[in-house]
Amino acid sequence: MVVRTRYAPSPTGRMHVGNLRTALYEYLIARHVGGEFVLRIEDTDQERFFEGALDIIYRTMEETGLDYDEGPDKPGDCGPYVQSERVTEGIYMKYAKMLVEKGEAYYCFCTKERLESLKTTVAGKEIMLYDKHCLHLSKEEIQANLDAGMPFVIRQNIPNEGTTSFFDDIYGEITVENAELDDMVLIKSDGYPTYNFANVVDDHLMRITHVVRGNEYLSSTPKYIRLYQAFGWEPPVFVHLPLITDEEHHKLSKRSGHSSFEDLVEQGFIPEAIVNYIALLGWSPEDNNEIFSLKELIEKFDYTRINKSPAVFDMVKLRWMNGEYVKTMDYDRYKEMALPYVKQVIHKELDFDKILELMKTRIEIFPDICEKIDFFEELPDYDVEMYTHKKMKTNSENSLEVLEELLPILEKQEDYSLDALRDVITEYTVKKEVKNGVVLWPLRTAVSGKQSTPGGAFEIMEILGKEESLRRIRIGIEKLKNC
RNA sequence: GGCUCGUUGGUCAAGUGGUUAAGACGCCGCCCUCUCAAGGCGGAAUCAGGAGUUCAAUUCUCCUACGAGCUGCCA
Repeated sequence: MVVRTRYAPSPTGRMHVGNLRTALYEYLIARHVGGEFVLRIEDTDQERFFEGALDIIYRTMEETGLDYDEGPDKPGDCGPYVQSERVTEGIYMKYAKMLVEKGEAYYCFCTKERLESLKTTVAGKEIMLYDKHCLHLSKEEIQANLDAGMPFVIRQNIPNEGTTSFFDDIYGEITVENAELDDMVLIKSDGYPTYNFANVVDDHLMRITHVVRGNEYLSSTPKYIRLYQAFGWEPPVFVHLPLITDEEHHKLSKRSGHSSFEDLVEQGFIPEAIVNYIALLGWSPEDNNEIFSLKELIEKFDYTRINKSPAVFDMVKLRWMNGEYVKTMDYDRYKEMALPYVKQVIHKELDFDKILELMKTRIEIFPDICEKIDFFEELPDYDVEMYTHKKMKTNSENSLEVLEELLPILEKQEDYSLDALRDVITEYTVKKEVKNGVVLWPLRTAVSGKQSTPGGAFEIMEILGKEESLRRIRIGIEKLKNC
């Protein structure tokens, strides 16, 4: 039997990294064994739906490379793939009524007020267990209510005795008392199915073999199992995933800012790095590798190695991983992604390629570029103290001496390429019989005005060019003379 | 409150009835070096606690603690 998984997001906003990881694992489980991956839109909550959400889903799937075989925009034989369209076709109501026929579900006409009165507060939390009030309505009463146009919901009928068990491929066997299970709503009063019901019906109809979802559904899965049993359907394999949390070990929230895929991309992260990183949140390969392309993940992904405990989303490690991707990225793509940041701070005519080359091993995310290259644009107003460096054995006296001696040499020098500069300056250093640092520390300080820079004096001078380099050296000489 | 799940360094994690308990990020140090990176080398740091089973428990069982999730006409 062909493995089929599905990603079933609700179009309510940006895609959370938790949801994205679920999508990723669903994709990998299917692809690893040559199975099929389906995208289904669960828009049964009309209140939370918002317009652009669908586009976000399509775009995210596209950018992360999670291609699906069937979905709203990829017709298959299980359509439609949008639940609101399936509502229109009457699919859920039909199955709900089947359950009513079997006595596995029932009409409920309880008002909001009555439901409200069922609520009790325990330990500061409001809880409500439906009392099966409407289960005992007679056929005639139900028909009368229906004829009168009374609003209704359809509830699942779960007995108060016995237990329900299921086997989860990650968490093992789980059993709960039926009495703990509420008679959940299957069809809402607006005629839409609840997530719980639509999920079971669609997973069955779409021949989903592996239901992969977050841990938060683990404790309600017995209700689903009862639904499968009520229909007489074979339940799928369940794969519940450990939660992803923030540093405080709480479920990632939309407010934390770094938690959606789009937010991360906006912050300068590379889609592949994000995918790579989240793949490792809750799963690890057999070997010790950590850098995987999507293709390699498909190859390596053995879902039985998913672990049970929640994982903290660590921005620091994501940044590191992004840096690894930057370092190995081919230059053209790197340039395309990085250049905008260079242009943000540099408005002069400089060799952007040379600057970009310097940055490639020095950044983790693209915005890091900005603060590292500002000195190319303009020489900062630095402190003369910077010329004094104990380890380099430099101070304001010998720095001044070096710069003054170097100035005429550099004025004469026409070729400001890296190698030429190195040759001429090394020649000076050798003749003077001093360490490189004695010459290069003051030089670098003068041309950059910074304590630390990407690249050294040669690289910086090559990029700045003769005129600007000399101008900066003269400024350095002035500073040193006046101290 | 009830139910369900979880607990290996700060974080991601491997692993097993007997191991010096991998590896990665981060941190610290050293090397390289004109600075910063990159790269190389090294270091500190972990089996939540308590009983039990056993010759032996991080590993198996139970209890406790802690954490999380669910307890919606949200998904």
